[in-house]
Amino acid sequence: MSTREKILNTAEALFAEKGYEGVSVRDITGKAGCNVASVNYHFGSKKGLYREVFLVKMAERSRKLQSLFWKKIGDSANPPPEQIIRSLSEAFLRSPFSEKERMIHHKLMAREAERPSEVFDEFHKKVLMPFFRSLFLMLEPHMPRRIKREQKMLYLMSIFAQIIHFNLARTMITKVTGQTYDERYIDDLIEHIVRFSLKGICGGDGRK
Amino acid sequence: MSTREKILNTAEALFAEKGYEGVSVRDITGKAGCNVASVNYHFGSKKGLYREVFLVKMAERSRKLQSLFWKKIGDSANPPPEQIIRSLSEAFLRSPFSEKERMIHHKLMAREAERPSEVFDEFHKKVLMPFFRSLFLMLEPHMPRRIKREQKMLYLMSIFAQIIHFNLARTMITKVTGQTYDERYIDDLIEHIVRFSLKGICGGDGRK
DNA sequence: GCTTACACTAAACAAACGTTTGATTGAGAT
DNA sequence: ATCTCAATCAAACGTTTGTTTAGTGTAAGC
Repeated sequence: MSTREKILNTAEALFAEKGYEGVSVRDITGKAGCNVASVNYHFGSKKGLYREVFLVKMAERSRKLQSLFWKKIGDSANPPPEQIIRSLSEAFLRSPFSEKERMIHHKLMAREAERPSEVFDEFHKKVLMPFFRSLFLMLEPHMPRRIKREQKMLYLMSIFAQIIHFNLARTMITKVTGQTYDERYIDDLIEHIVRFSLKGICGGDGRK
Repeated sequence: MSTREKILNTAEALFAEKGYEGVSVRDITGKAGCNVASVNYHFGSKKGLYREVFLVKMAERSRKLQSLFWKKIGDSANPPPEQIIRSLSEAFLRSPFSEKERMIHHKLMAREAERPSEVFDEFHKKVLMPFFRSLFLMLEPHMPRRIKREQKMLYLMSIFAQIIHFNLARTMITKVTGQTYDERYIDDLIEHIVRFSLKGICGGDGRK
């Protein structure tokens, strides 16, 4: 692996763990095993490194997540809502990355959702918004009819709220429920999100 | 207001906005209009200041929020689930603080939920856990019967996931839905959370 | 063999950081 | 009037910060 790549990987892990200001250039280069000046040589500045982390690594992973979702959906034109929610939960909670990498991804994303940097605007327009739009179009027919479009959007937000929360507040959930985040428990989480959200949207009991 | 209080208030606003490392002691004292040394004089260190912010201001507000919730619940021994969820949403999304103060509270809380500091453990045990426990006991009778206790806990987590998310990802939700966070929209949010969660838990349609 | 271009490094840079110091203030007690 | 004590201050402390500089090694082109 090149120095550039080593810096990129180390940086995104540290940024996710401690936030932008919580990490120094020396922390990164120290852990990556290279010189302090490498960051400025390859990325111009610390900010440039963060920008590269987000625009390259995050966007790349987002695209992978989204394409995995579409693969799970298959080629059916009108998938049932359960399949949509389940594919979404599975794609974002289980695959296709390592536990660690998934955590990095969601932490960085949550940081930006809460306090967007200059980078996030571009990312939001190009990557997130189109995905939201097509998700909404698929789910809308199954929602209560009489409510307004803006309120229907909230149903989609509620699903994402759970996915994000169950990915992020891991330490807290472990404390409250006493469960460890192993594969089996993640299956339970997915099953729960699907059932809860399906009932929430359609009013059915979430079972066949 | 005493210097001590001015520092405390300024500090919590800045910590919430930019995180612990994102704020310098000079930022705080500058905005509070006092000397740099005041922080170390009154709180021993920057860390001591953060600790005080969390253990005093946050705990105080949490207790206010919780007592507001119980006031909304009233003295009925077995409140209907709709009342529980609505009281919870209203307490945490609308009152009894200013928009700004509520934001501060939830941002700091989310930061700790994601990456707990040494302070959080105590806070969790004394303030959060007892509240969760009594909420769970009230909601449990209305949940599906056949599932395990740990899975039932997730229903409670899903409600909080939404409350936290709709408080935090404000900028993102504004971008996606195009709605501004005024009083009317917050009413819509509360109504949505109640209806979505009620159906999610009980399977009913969320209406009378 | 000389040049060019690139990846990398040790050392130094000014600025900002959290913290400490020593002096000054002003109100209350003796 | 003198002493006391907590509060506040300007100034300086030693580190750590992001960044720059000047130099080294190396492989390819001519």
